Amino acid sequence: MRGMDYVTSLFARKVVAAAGSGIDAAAMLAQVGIDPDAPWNPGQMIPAARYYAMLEAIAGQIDATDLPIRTGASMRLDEYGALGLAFKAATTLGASYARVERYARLWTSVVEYELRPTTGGTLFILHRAGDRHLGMRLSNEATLASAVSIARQVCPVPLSPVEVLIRHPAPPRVAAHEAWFGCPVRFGAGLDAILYDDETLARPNILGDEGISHYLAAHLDAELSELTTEPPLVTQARAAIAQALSEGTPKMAEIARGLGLSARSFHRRLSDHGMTFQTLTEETRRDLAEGLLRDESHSLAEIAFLTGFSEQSAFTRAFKRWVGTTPASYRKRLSHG
Amino acid sequence: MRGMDYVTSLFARKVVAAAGSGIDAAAMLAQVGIDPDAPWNPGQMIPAARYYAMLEAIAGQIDATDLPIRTGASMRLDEYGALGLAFKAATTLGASYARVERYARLWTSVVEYELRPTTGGTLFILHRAGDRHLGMRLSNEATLASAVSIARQVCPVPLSPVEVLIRHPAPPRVAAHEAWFGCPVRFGAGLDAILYDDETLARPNILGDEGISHYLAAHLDAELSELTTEPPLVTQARAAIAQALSEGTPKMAEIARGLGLSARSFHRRLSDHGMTFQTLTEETRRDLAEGLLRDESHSLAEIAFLTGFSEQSAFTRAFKRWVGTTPASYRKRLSHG
DNA sequence: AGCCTTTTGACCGCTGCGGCCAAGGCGCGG
DNA sequence: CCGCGCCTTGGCCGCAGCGGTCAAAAGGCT
Repeated sequence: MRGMDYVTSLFARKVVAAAGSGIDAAAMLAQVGIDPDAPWNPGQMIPAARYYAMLEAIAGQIDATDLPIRTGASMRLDEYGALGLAFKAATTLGASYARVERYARLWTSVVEYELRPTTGGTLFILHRAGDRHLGMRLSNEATLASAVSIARQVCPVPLSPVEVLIRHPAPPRVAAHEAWFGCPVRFGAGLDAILYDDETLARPNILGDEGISHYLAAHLDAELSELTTEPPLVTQARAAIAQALSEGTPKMAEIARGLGLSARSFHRRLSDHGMTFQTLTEETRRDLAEGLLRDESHSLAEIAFLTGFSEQSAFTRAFKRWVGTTPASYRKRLSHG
Repeated sequence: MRGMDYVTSLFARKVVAAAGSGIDAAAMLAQVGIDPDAPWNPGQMIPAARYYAMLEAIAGQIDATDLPIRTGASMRLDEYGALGLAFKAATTLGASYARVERYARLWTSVVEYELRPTTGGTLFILHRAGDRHLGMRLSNEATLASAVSIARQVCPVPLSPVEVLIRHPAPPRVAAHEAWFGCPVRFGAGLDAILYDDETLARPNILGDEGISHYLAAHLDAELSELTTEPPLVTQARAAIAQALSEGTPKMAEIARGLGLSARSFHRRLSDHGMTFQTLTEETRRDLAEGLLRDESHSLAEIAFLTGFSEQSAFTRAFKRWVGTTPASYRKRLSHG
């Protein structure tokens, strides 16, 4: 998933639910690769382009003006995994948003968030590159609404921003937007952002706790560090190894050649990063296995094959050591949240 | 630290602080291997026998009757690391104690805890093997007091047990015990335990949260699974490798022979566990490095040597990849909590 | 252009990994 | 007791990774 334009399937499911009975829900979910009858898989990612297309298809069937607001309103912190927990446990609302600013990149490369002090308070800015066609417009509105929705879940008193700024032109009606946000919503602004006054951001969260917050941040920092310190060459090698694993364990020389290096030079580069090719191969196998287990269309035998194990039993044993449970058990746990 | 009789240095520091000015604090801490002038190292473990001896030495200098109570009263949940966080985030007090029952073994092999339903409520039992000489008696009282102390930190209302049971005979005075626990304290009982009524154990904790609790439990479960599913042979191999690393990377055949196996059979055993010798060696190196970094008497150069790296720079690179920060930075972070 | 430093790539000894096969040990049934 | 089947063990070996060595190539600076 790294480096590719994916978003979490959570938004797709929520949008379809918020759209109500005016659309064919099953067809919409199938359009983005979600099995409508399967239990929800929290880790499933879907291509961003397909998500935008689905939003546009929904807008073609029903009046979607208020859809982003209803979608955002339905978001729950516990549906955001570790980031949601970190948001909840942060000591103040401002610290919560700082968590999003720092760690959202662990989940998606499509958007980035920024906290920016300004006159009258602090802006929580949503950066999303690309053309502002209808799908992305709806998606941006939903994202801003969800950012306020989760804030309301950690705040001990009713909460509204000072103002919401949206870059694209206004839809036909904005009454629902302003009613829900509880503040003016300015379309055609220079950026997509929520403006909070600093008193609001300094308010302690209901479940804020320094110890838990620190623990969660340490774990997220470790993941982030891996993402940001890894040389591009190593990342490319991971992708090449993952691609080659279905044909058995790739040889270092093959991977090196694919990257334009001799085996010895490739070896040196890995060593500079404190790593060996065998370790890289094993990590890649593990990551690939965990990812494939989230995608329920692959059988366990198929995953063993795709991860380059000559026997399913060897895959089971390795996976059990990595994660602590068997692949089947792990998948069962994923399905039931 | 695995499999050896160690306890956390936290208790030693707290006992010395609770003992007040009647003892030579620096000498007592030095007796168990704690540098009195260094910042506190939360991960430092000390031999249990030494801890008991220190308690007895303190009792030889001051009246230690109330010392366990004062020690227990000073314990803070945030000083218990991940277990303290899990205790705090559990949804009820009973679930908090269930966390201790399940995960305490990750920290020490000296004691075990058990929740046992009985008439009038549920017993939280402390199991500690060995002779009940004075050091252990004081330690048991302090442990029970701390178990109540941390419960009082998650409970929204004042909390007392129904009764406290202690196996060893009563000290000269028990008034401070009963005043502090807020219930009868029965010495000479059949076991060491706290009796709570079930209504108390069902009470929601102040910061109880299902999502956070589940996340913390999952992480602790992964650690526990590693501890409980690892074959003894693999554990022994780890110890042998750690021992041999200061002489450079040990060869598989040497380690195998030390365990009474041929290299091929040893290799098979590892494979049955889903592991290779190289992976085992690397994990051992990492564990050893992290442990040695907690012990401030070793320089970074020395740790690189003890973990079998031919150059400190190679150690730094590998450590950075493992943990996300340099060894020096990691140590600095440990010192400042 | 010359010089110095760094990087590259070929080579190679050592060791781990895993397949293969024969020998030995154990348990069970006749 | 003996024969048979199954499982474990250990030796052997081909392949590939790991890391040291050295000469050649590349890059940077004056």
